[in-house]
Amino acid sequence: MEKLSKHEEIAAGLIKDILSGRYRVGERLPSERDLAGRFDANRGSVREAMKKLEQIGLADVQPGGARVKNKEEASLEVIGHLLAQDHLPDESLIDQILVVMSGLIAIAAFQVTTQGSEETISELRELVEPLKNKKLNRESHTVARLELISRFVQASGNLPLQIIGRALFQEMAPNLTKLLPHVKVDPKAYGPIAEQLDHGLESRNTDSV
Amino acid sequence: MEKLSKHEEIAAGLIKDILSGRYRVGERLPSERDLAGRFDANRGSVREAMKKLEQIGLADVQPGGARVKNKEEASLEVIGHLLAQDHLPDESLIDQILVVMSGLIAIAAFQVTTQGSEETISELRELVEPLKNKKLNRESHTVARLELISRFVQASGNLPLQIIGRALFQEMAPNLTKLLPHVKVDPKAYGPIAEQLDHGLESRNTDSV
DNA sequence: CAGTCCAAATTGGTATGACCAATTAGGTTA
DNA sequence: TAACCTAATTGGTCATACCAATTTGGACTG
Repeated sequence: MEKLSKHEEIAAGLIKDILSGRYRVGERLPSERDLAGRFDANRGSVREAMKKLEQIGLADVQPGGARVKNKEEASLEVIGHLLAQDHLPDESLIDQILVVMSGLIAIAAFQVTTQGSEETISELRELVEPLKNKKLNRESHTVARLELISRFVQASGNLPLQIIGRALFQEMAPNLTKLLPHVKVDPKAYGPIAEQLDHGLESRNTDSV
Repeated sequence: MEKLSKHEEIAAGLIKDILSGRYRVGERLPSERDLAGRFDANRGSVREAMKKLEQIGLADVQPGGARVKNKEEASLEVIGHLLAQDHLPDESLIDQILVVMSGLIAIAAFQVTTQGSEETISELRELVEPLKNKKLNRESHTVARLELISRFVQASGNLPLQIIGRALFQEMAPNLTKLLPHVKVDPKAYGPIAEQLDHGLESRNTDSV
């Protein structure tokens, strides 16, 4: 664990408290002066932490006080913090992430097959190759598949997609172990899919991809 | 235009400069003390602005100096700032956004049809109804479709999806006028699609949705 | 007793000025 | 020329103060 600067430490503490439900939505957070005392820090540092909370979208800070907002109004960064919690507030969260991931690769695949250069296509096909191997264990197979998805997204040339994909991966990366048990893909059954993907890329057939 | 607080003003200025290419990727930004002088502000205020830049992902600030990062490593919020620029750096950006949006509704539709309650389904079907009307003009038809997408995403119960959708809509909202000309959907041809969507929801047929 | 209104306390926003630690830059030396 | 060391620069934190907006609580009014 790398050393956290003061304001990062404060922000982390507040985020944890909020996501664990210690403060309810709409409720007022302690004042900056209170928090400064509680965290044994200067008010300026607390302010920087609050700035981060506001930017993440977890709090709405204005003269009179800072109020907790809905998770739905936050940014993707909350996903990472939620995953980092000891106790997942919503057990289906991981499945939700996986659904979104599969959707993202669908978009990326569409963009790549319709607009990708020959070069990127052949690069991606190389990544598909190892996935045809049915003897990979679940973990390495999943990791390889995630890597493939990531490359697809980056190769899509679609900035919003790249940003979203990058953010999601960044949030998931530190919590891969929690995520693996939810993956239901069977490496053995994936062979034909990889074949189809490979051929689809070769012939630029959007449907089969 | 609402009044901006000092740090918001500074952040807006810096973001504009960065996205317009005034500072190249990897280049060092002026020091906080310099910026304080340039914007006639206190260093604390500049610091809060830098905190925002860092959070958006446009800059990497550490002792020694703050450096500009790649747009691809930023957060979705840059999309809004890019759209707000007078001169779009990438003309295809809007089309990219639309592609992602269509992908999002596909995911949302999947989640809703497989896990949505009867109540949410019937609510959504009510929103589909007006889209069957072929006589709507392009603008109102597009707005209605966006509203439908938004509702689908919110009804999906998928937190990451809700966050992404919400963020995208938020960034697009102030720039709808720039976006409309890129929409290629013909209201006349959309009738059958709306019908299919309606029936698909009724019978919970994922494919037709 | 309920509702309104006003003043005081609270809270965020900004400003000065200062010191530390990490990084960078420049000159020095091998 | 390259390695090295020192001094200047820069971000990180702190203490303090004042202003403006909001909130709060009690007095006043119906």
